[in-house]
Amino acid sequence: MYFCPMYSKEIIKGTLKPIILKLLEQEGRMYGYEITSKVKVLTQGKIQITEGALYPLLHKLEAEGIVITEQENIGKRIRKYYLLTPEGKNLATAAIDEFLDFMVTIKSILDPTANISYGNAK
Amino acid sequence: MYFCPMYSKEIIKGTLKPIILKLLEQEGRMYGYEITSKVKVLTQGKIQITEGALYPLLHKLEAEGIVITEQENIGKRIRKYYLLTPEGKNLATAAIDEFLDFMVTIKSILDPTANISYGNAK
DNA sequence: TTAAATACATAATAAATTTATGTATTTTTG
DNA sequence: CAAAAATACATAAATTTATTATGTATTTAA
Repeated sequence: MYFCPMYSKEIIKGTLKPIILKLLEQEGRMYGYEITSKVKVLTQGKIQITEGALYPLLHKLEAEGIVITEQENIGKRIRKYYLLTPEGKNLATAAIDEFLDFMVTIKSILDPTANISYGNAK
Repeated sequence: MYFCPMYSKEIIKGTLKPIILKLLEQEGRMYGYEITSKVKVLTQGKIQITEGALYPLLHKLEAEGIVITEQENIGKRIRKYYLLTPEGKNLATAAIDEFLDFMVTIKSILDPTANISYGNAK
């Protein structure tokens, strides 16, 4: 039985992993370059994933069985799609939920107006 | 003139700094152990700052002129209070704002329901 | 035809944090 | 009252995560 001791460290650190997991969950499959450009567009350039961070992480996720890959040849170029495994889907859901929860917690510290309650409701 | 290129790396990583700056801004002055226990209470134990992360960061902030210290003797024990300098106050405001903004951005990716708009309002 | 974009990858370095360890005082509890 | 837990600081080693730099090669746009 799991009794909420504390957020895991990786989630407090690093937003890259939850972002990737979310996008893969949503899009079905994506290739590396597509992830960086999608995030760039979604965030209006505010978040630009570097290749040095992305590719090693994708490889790690693959080694851990969280994603599998499908290679496709686009002309003479190789494109490597990443897909969540069934296990990866579970992990993705959990990781995203945990991160959203974490943000509520952080926000309650950084932005107390977000939590104003009226009356005696708690 | 500053034209939004991208979030700084430190803020994407590490929530510790914004948390500390926020608490100091709010409380006026705090000592290390007080910060850890306050965060623990505020987050119902979900965030537990380790001393190995806290003290080196506080020392760094002091070296950078973001905080100054006041020592007090409690019995035979020393208690070291940290206070924001005027420069530190500016930095605190900026860092907290940036972090809150960052969370909106991340949330728009991780939780698309948070951004549903009706009609053509932007 | 040249620059920019697409598409992958890895190595060296830097930064942030965890884990472990250390010292010492004060308070609580059995 | 003795032992455990809490208070209060600190640092060093190891780990994790990400940046920066570099490399290769193809395709598209200027």
